[in-house]
Amino acid sequence: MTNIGLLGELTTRGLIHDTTDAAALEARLASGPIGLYVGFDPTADSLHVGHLLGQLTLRRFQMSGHRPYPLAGGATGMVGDPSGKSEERNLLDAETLQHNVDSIKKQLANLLDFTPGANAATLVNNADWTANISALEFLRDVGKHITVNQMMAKESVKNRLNSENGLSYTEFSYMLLQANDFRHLCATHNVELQMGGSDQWGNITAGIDLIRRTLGRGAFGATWPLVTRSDGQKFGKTAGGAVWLDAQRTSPYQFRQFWMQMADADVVRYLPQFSLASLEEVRALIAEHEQAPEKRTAQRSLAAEMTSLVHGTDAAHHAETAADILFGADPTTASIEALRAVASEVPMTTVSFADLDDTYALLARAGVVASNSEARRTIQQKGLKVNGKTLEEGETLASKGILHERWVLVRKGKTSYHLFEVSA
RNA sequence: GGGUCGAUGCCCGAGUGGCCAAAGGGAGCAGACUGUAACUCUGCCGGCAACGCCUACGUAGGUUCAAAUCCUGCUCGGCCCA
Repeated sequence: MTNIGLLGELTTRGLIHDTTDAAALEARLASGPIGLYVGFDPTADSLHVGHLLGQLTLRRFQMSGHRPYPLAGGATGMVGDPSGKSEERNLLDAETLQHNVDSIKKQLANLLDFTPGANAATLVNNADWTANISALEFLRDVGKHITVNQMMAKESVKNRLNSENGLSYTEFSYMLLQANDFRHLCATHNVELQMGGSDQWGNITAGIDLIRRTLGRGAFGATWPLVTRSDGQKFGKTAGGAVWLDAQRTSPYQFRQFWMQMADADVVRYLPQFSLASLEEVRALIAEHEQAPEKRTAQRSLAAEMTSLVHGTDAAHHAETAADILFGADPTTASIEALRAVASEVPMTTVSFADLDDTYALLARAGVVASNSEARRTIQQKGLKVNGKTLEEGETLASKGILHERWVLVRKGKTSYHLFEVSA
């Protein structure tokens, strides 16, 4: 690993799309610890799997002895990055933004080591150094050093100028704010490298230019490629929406399922990109996967690792136990402990014995289906299993028995589960 | 401000007085196949106390036995003129 260097390893893993002077960056990384930052804008109160690559990249650098600076965009989030957006964004109000920043900070803290030491991670918020700058100061200190020509050259700006949607001055200025962040972190924390997704390239190089012009020193930038899916869909989106890192929004079980159900063609690309395991281990897993893709070894391994990282090993273990029961064994023979694990991972509704008689209404109320009509349809199509047995029309949810005198396990289709807990 | 064209179900998009809960496609759901996959095939895909009823074609009215379809006002959007 050391023989190809960190940058070489990242390249091999498919994590490098572009870098400024690769040889110089490699030399700098080899010569000693470096400070680097990755920004996360608080557009929602949780990060999603799309943000995971940035967090993991910081983690990789930290594991190699470098100093990571995850940045929450309390200031830039107020403006909105036009990169990759086809139209003007709606601005968030101040309270929402603050709430989002607070929530995201916790998630950013999850994957990195903050215990004091030579390469402890430092969480920063660009609102801290941006909120109180006056417009005039900003124009003199930042605006003066970046030409509009340069800003116009940016791909996302060009696209928006040519579209009917236009581009507001606010979003146009985003690049300046991000450039200023890089300069600030460089000046105050000696951060020399900024990384981001490939759509961040223009913003990153703007920062490097600003640093050279105002601080008289060099800095580095690197981007990772856009994570794509083999079927052309957007990464991180499932039928149910985005896959969030927040357990309230996406349960650890669902999170694990996201990785488990990944396409073969994708998992061999994602494994080196996401897994923190060594390249040797990753290669071995891929080889095994290609021998017998039906075993889902690669998916299983990646799912276990990502779920542990984001939700902790206990939650990951529970999610796995639950999945084993749901997808494997006959639920009627499952132990109380096993069902408890299922109960903690699958959506659950508490009901009375009487409720169980009104099948359609109960399924609709619990959100298993959208309406009574859909419940009826699903059952007619033999799409509903109760405790592992197909429910026929006219049968009640209680007709297949109550597991351990407590639970009724409902399965719609192949992968959607719901547990009813019967209270006496 | 004037003119003109448009607004249809989750999305795109036909329909231009009765045969319209509304063609077709996409998405989604279920079944067969399978590897908790892909592909393919089949069915479903507004709601309900369901061979019927109710709600729906931007919005509020009107004409008619009958309107998504015709008329009027309004709202929003495209284009053209000022």
